Amino acid sequence: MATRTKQETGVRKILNDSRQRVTTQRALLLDLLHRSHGHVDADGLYRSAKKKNPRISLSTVYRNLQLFKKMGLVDERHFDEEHHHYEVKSGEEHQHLLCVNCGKVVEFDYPAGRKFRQDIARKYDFDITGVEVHVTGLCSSCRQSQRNK
Amino acid sequence: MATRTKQETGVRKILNDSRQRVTTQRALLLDLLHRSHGHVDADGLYRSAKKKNPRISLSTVYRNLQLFKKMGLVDERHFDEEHHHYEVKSGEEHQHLLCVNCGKVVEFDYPAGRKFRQDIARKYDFDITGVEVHVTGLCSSCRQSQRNK
DNA sequence: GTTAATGCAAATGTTTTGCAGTATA
DNA sequence: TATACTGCAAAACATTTGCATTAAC
Repeated sequence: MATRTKQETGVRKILNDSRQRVTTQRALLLDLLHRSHGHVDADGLYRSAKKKNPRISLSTVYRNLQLFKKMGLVDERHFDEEHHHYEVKSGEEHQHLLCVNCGKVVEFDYPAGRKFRQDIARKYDFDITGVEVHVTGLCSSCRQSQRNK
Repeated sequence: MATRTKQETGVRKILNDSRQRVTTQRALLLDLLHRSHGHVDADGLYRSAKKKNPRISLSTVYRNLQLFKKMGLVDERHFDEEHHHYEVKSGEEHQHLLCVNCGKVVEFDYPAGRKFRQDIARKYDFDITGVEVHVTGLCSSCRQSQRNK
């Protein structure tokens, strides 16, 4: 008994519902992604995961990130040129503001986005699938610490 | 005679003016970048360069792209996750529209950009250094060929 | 003649893959 | 028990770097 009948919560449910095997590693990774609301890279996720499961391997992290991406659970972002960042998809469209000094990421919504999409679609005859706005700058605390030098 | 007095044109002048040595490879690369108005990656530039100078090496391409970037001549873009693209800086700020099917890149100007920058700067107390808008979609010809399948 | 740039090969860092062993369903 | 997932090590990929040689100034 208790194979599918038990009440399933959180990540187990998500995985079961899309008929993916619930391995300890996979469940852990998805859970960590949900907790770390924000933006993680593969190595950061790997390091957090190792604290709970020291035997987990980096390839497992990469393979599961690919899977989550394919399942539509996470988005892959390319903030800097070095490596990818992953973020759990939330309902609302939002954009990113990055501090070039400390790397802080601020999410902001972009209310004009709807109209902007329509304008571009009409003008260039494109079927728009996504808009990524990526603003860089210096945040206030970094500005202050630079002033005090 | 004729070291600096000869009339200098194009890339030679640009390099001389910023006191960078005018090597055959460097001049060729900068020239190719100017001709290929658009977006090149390091390997594409390397392949074009080899046609004119078969002995040129890929490290020379990378080193000079870094130099051009530092000189403010080119911008580095991250369209896809695989590799960087380089584009010769033009005066006007513009943004990019990419076809997810054929990879075509369309540049468009973004008249609301000025106001948008101000709004974000005020709201989040950031000193904005750059805005990258990156729209993806399906261009009209790809839409048509998909319809005809 | 000095100094900087080049070509080559080797190193780097991130991501992917082959394969034998292991855990899930 | 059949199949999918894991861990490990090795490969793949773009990019960088050390060093001896060569070219620019």
